[in-house]
Amino acid sequence: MCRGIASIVGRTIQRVSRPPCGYRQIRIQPEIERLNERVARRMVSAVTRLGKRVVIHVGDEALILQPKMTGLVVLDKPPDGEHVRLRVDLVGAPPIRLLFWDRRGLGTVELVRQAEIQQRLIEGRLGPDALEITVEEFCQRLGETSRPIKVALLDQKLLAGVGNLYASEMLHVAKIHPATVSSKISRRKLRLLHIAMREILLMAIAHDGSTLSDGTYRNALNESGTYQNQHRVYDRAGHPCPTCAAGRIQRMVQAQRSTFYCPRCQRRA
DNA sequence: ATTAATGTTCAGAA
DNA sequence: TTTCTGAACATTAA
Repeated sequence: MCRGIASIVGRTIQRVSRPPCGYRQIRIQPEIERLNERVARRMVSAVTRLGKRVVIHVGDEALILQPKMTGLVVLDKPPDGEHVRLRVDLVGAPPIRLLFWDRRGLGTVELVRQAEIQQRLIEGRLGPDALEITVEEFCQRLGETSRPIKVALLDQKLLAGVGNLYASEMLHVAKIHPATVSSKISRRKLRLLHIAMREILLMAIAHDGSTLSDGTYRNALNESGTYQNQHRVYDRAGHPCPTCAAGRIQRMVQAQRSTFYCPRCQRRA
């Protein structure tokens, strides 16, 4: 998403608005009028990412978009006009329009002072980013929880950026059973998992993400991702394991969310 | 036609 | 303290 909207950097915001939409409004802080006062006529200096959040830097403020399950940050072309939750018009030729589209409406938008990002977001809420964290810190943090490894990976306070789909994928690459108690996993296996995590996330990003059966995910140009064609286990219950061919992919539920794995090559520690 | 499931996060309970 | 549960919402697959 960040890559797709990179062209707004250097542009000046004309105004932000909340288009009429037949659904309940998403949470936006501060309220839209106040938000508009604070960002209108200011320039976007950068677009960065904080775990799964998209951060748009404008002046000494940061507009933080949290897409959650079905949110998208796109330019001009939303999947449909019914679920556009926030519109950011940018000055220039041609004019560009940044849209926060969210079908379920679980996403949120908040504006915080640049200086407050550290304390408001990171401390106590977000761990190190999954693509920044060192092997040492990765092993250290996962070594300290007794939760199942799959559940721990989804805890954004431990590390930020791993979601449900990719957690299953990386555990399969590293050949770790999703229910294994995190602290009981060997140092060697955790190092393998760190590599698998980077591999999976970087590949998924390179392929523009995964558009699942509901067709929600789109890139900034309203095109489907292609990483779903590379899935090893996610949503593939019953299929043969891509690694060992003999095992069948199984689905189970952990922390009320689906986990997929191969019982044959992901043995418990 | 119901029900369960969904690339998520958070408050509040256990 | 850490971990678990349910809720927020709209849509689709079973």
